[in-house]
Amino acid sequence: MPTLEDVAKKAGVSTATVSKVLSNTPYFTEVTRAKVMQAVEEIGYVPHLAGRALSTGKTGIIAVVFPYVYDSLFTDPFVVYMLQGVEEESYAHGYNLLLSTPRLTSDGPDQQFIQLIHSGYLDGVIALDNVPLASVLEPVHKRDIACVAIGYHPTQYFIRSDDYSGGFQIMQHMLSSGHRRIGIITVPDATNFSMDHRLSGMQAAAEAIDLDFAAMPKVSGNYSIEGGMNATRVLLTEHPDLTALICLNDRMAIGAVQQARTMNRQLPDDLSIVGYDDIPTAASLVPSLTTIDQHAPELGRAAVRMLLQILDKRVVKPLTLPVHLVVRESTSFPKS
Amino acid sequence: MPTLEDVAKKAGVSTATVSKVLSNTPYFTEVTRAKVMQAVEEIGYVPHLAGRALSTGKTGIIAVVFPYVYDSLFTDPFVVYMLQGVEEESYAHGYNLLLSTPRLTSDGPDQQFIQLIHSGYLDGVIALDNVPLASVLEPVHKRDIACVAIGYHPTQYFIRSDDYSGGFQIMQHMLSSGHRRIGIITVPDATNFSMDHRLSGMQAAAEAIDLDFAAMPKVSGNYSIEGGMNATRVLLTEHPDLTALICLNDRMAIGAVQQARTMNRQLPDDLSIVGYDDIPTAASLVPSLTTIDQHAPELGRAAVRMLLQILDKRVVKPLTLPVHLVVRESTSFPKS
DNA sequence: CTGAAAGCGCTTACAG
DNA sequence: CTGAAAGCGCTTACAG
Repeated sequence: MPTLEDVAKKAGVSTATVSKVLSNTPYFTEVTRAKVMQAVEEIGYVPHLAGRALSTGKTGIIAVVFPYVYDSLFTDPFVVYMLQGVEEESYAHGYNLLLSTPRLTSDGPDQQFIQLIHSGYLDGVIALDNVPLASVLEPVHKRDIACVAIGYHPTQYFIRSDDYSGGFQIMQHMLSSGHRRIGIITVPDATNFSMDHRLSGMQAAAEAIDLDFAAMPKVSGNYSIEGGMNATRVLLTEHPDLTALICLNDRMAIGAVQQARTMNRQLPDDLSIVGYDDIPTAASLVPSLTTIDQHAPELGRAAVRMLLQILDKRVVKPLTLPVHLVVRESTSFPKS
Repeated sequence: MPTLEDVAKKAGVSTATVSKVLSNTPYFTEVTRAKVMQAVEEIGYVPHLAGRALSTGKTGIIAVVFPYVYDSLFTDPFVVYMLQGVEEESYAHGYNLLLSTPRLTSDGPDQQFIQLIHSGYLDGVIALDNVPLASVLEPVHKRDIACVAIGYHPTQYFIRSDDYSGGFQIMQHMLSSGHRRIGIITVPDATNFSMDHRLSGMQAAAEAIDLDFAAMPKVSGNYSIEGGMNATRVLLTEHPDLTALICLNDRMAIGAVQQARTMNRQLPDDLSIVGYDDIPTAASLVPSLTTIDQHAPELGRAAVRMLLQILDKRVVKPLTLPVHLVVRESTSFPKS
């Protein structure tokens, strides 16, 4: 593998000159520049990043940190969708992406992650940090690495989705369509902060018209399609008069749609179902799913942009991104 | 950030000694070892990887390369599922994972990818290399980086899934169930080698009982759920007497199930539908999907194991992993 | 059993 | 406008 020195020899200049020409410093003769560039070309020189990293302290690597607790990265289309945004924006700025999936315990992330953070490999970190269990940020802050969290753990720089508003909008949509007997498919308590905010938003919308939110039947669907099916079976069995089901994510809503059909409900006439996230599948479900669009890729992109600004020493403010209700075929006025 | 030298000073030994103690070289007094370890502990020393990389040439980073052509990584649950296996096995061996998604053209991968390959950052590469357009491997081989391809491009080390057998099994399953009027939902020609092998397997199974494979109606579903819906509409409209639909992947099968229901077919009584991949959703679909289990995570894990063996200078042979038919509720004997 | 020193490939004040 | 030299943090023959 050719080095700077090889290029320097070939071009008949010093390594310092090559280095500076390559980093586009001004003050060089056209002649020198040309000589260097030609040598680079002929030799097929590409800078050795470890060498550069050692002298500059910059690696050009961003780590995306997705704690492994609930298999979120690989199981949740929403997370993958967000990762897509992270990838796009990093790629556009020439950064490489390291995928880190620390195993989380109540003591914090595992040793391997700690090592990575301290290794000097990373210019910055983008962390999904919504799990109450433990924050992935503690070691990151300790080492003082530039970091943007997507989530609710308290930290200086973060991107959040307006979960409260999303919850509010979706409940309001149901209520204004005339639904009053509404079941809610939730997640296990204290597993994800954003879910709590969605519930608060729903509660506010219900109470705005003096409805007792606490009285609405709720069953945990544990995030998954199967969980959504089970929760729906329970809800519709115990409360056959429900006219609407609100699910805290799209996957559970997909399960709800399937289960409701199995129980011979006409959708949306007998039962309206809404999800949350607007994962790609939501639109191609039959009936297509009314849901909250969190703009997952944009969350990822915004996080990268914020991180780059921090690395640039620019002034940065945390961001809460708006969400939008997407009305599709799975909801209507109650017919019964 | 503390360095080797800080540790050496604190322990009252040379940096060479610290380095060797840390890399577990024998021939050290218990006393020395203890002194060093204590200093490491107290200071909270973690090796700087760029420094180590520069002197050893090893970085501890593996790149997973998923060409971006058809958005495969982020759109295809099968690919994510495989990535999960790659991650597990890399993590287990202490390697970090770099996610590289080169943009592919017929000229080859983009410049940024080439740079990465030449950067000295990577100990090895695992590449998804099934796209006929161009191989991602050419620059990798040029730079002589250890590499395992998951796919059909010709290369020394590869992992393949036995697509031929999968195609054979699935067709045989349909035929032995008594189906003869079978429609096939394919993908656009020449977009993925493994699909060609599945089709060959199907053809062989059909011809084994003297059925004319070429005569079976085929429509491209373009990989997606929506594509599967459209293809199904076309097939069932033009050939209302079909009793079975074979889909080249699960996503299209999911679309097929939805569309068939929309067209008032009872599943599986009026129509049997099979997919391919056994993505996580396949089992929780209603009706649950008969499909070919490719053991996606195991493909990923096997690729990492093979890569580590290559890095270890061990003798390695390419591998074709078996697949298994998973019979679920979406198929039965033809009732009509 | 331990250490001095060179070297991995780059960049960056500093001097000229 | 260009170059000599030090230094980034580690490892590894080599010597003792």
